[in-house]
Amino acid sequence: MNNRTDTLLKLDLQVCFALYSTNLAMAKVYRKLLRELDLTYPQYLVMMVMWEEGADDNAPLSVSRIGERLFLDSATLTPLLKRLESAGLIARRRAADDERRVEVRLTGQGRALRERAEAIPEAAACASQCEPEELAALKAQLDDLRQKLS
Amino acid sequence: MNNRTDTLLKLDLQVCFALYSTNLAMAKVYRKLLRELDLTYPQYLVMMVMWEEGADDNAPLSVSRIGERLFLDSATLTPLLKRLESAGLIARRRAADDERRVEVRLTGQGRALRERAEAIPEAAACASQCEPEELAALKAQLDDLRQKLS
DNA sequence: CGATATTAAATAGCGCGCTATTTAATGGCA
DNA sequence: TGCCATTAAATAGCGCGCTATTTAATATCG
Repeated sequence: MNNRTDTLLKLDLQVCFALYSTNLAMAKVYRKLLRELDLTYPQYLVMMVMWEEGADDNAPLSVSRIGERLFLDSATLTPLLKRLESAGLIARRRAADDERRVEVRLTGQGRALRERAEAIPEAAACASQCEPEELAALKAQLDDLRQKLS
Repeated sequence: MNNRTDTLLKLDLQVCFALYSTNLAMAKVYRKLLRELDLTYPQYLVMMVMWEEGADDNAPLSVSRIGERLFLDSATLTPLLKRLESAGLIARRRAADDERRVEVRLTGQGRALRERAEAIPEAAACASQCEPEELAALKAQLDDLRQKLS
């Protein structure tokens, strides 16, 4: 094994661990911020998709559509969506035209939560103490890596 | 809210999600690679620390020392270490000089696993399809962000 | 010495995220 | 039409990772 390969291997390990532990650190920050909205980070992501796609009565989202956006499947989403439903933020109902699908809609309460949630990104950006350029570069590299990994 | 701030906020969200989803993608790759060692990724990290610190009979590690290295606490590590113990890879024992501490040591089997584990980083690097320079840059940015977050 | 504070690890309980499987509905094709 | 494959979501069960709490041992200080 030459030096270049050796360096690569060690480095790779460090990158994986850096990804793992930075993600945990980020989750910790968001947990604190999202506490006052009574949301977990994955629940917040689902709500972001709902808000972004305007999932009202006229344009409900299926479970798999949400899963496409977040790279998650029904085994993860079904229980999470049930929790959001019992919190009164969304409504779940089998589609009339295809009863295999479950349509997910925002409730009035779910739509209303958006305003309070708009304070979150600013607080998170503040916690990161990073310049926009740095965040942009990091995002680009992460997206590239994710794409290559899958 | 001006354009710069607006961009920052959106970007920040994207970075958090990129971190979250890339971490999941990475975990997926490692799950497949570690399957043949019967280890999960967090278990693999613990074993890496054990190997790296040469945690044999003369230099056992405490639970909190492992936690320092991995940014994890006893609530996460205790059950994980119990699983590694029942897999025969490590031994756990209360320290004689301070019975609050638990000393963790590699077993012969645990030491032996290292050889097979050495194939993992190369396979992971291959799966990432990234150049060393790219991985190095990514690691540096992740480490910087983690440090700023905590 | 004895009461109290501190420390290390363990425990209880919750919410992901996963694999593998199941249930139920729809589509396709002879 | 009837059979079979496919699809969407749900379920079961496991291993983190967390907060909050508990247990037990050690340290500190009057």
